[in-house]
Amino acid sequence: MKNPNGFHKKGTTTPIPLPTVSRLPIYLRHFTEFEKEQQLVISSKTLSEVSGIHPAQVRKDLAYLGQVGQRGIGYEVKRLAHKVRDILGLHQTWLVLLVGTGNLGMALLQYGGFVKAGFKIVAAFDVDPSKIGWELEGVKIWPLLALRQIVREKKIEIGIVAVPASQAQGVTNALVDAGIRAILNFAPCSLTVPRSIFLRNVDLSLELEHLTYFLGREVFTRTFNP
Amino acid sequence: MKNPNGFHKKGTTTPIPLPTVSRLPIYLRHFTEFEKEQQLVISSKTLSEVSGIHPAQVRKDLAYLGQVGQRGIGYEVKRLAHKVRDILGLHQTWLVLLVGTGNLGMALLQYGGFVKAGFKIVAAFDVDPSKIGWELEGVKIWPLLALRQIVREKKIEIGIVAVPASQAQGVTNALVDAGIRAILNFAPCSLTVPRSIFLRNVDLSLELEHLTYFLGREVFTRTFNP
DNA sequence: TTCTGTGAATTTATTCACAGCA
DNA sequence: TGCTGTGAATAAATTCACAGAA
Repeated sequence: MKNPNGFHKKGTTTPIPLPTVSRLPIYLRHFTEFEKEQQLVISSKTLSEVSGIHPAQVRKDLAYLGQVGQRGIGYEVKRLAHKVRDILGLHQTWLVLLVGTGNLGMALLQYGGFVKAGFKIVAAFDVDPSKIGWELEGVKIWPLLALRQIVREKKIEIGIVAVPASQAQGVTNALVDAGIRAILNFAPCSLTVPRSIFLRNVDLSLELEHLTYFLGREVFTRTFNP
Repeated sequence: MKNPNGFHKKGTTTPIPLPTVSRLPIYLRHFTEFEKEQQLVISSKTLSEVSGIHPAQVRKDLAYLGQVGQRGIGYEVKRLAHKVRDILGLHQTWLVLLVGTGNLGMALLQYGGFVKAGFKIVAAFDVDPSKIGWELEGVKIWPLLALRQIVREKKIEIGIVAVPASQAQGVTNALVDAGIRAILNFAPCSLTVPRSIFLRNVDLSLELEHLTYFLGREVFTRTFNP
């Protein structure tokens, strides 16, 4: 099989297509809900109904995880959730640092969803000298100069960039230097990183701009979760 | 030509493929940067280099906007930016309301990117009685009961949901009832809306979960901006 | 020449449709 | 029977490759 995304290095497991990888966290959320409701087994049809993803798509996606369902029965929620966490690497707690403690940074610090998903923000950084040394949500604020040291000491692998666009590239370079492996960027700009760094952009106004395309014309609609 | 996304109603303009629509705001951001730098004309190659999108893809995307480039020359930045804003419906100011004034809501209220892109949050809503009547960033906080009235009075078309997952569906129903046409959902859950409502989900921990898939294996990487 | 616009080729993703197992 | 897993069919998106305009 040819590598469906451009990312697979030979000898290193699952060539799961990128769109499937994007859908796995969505499935996982529903599994968590089903687990809460004591629903032990679900079918691709049910999962399709709650997620809006075509049932054949659901089956194909889940089949990439191996033989995870039972013909005639369905998928055992618990087993499947475990498998998806396995694939997504969510059985460990990932240590995360945050650069920028403005409003967005604060919101991220207090955002419950990260903890629930197994992410832990263990350090925050800011340029504002008046903020340094303080603690927010039990997380200490450091100057940017401390980046390299803290990353090494705490073995942090993921960085969140929540600074103004004008500072984002500089901060990113510092993160890369400090040895961060993945970056989640909230600044509304494109960043340049070495090929070895995994970068994902979340742009809030971009999402709104996408919406207005459809508002601007008469269209039929459905949910997007790209 | 067959409709490439499922959204196009006959007799109502551009059947631009969905992936292209998602890339238009990215191009637009770069145009804005080029405008700032007094760069009058750009080529698909340049745009490709800054955006990471394949040059042929850039040309194909831009060609959906009509005849926007000049063979042998390139694209006139100003003209093209105008055209993209046209297509995305960004020449008007869109009125937006916010439900939930917790940390995320606050961050969104103060987020400069929206204003820059032509969005204006003109009302905020919360269930917490102690917050009602106060102003944040010049935006008054209303009780949820006032939703319908405010939406009609101010002719608001877009709603942002920034409440806990447990309340999100209820709030969404209220927004739909009140006559909102598009919803940007930040709650980590899937929402059900009528087909006539345009819904877009932004899930912060989902983004991180996507990242860890790649961190968990040895892969070559590049930027994602899905 | 340079660089767009675009058919054709290719790759990738989705959906169909059914064999096979409980 | 009900439902998964999966080849085959279809649809869509991307990339190639080149004609044609400046």
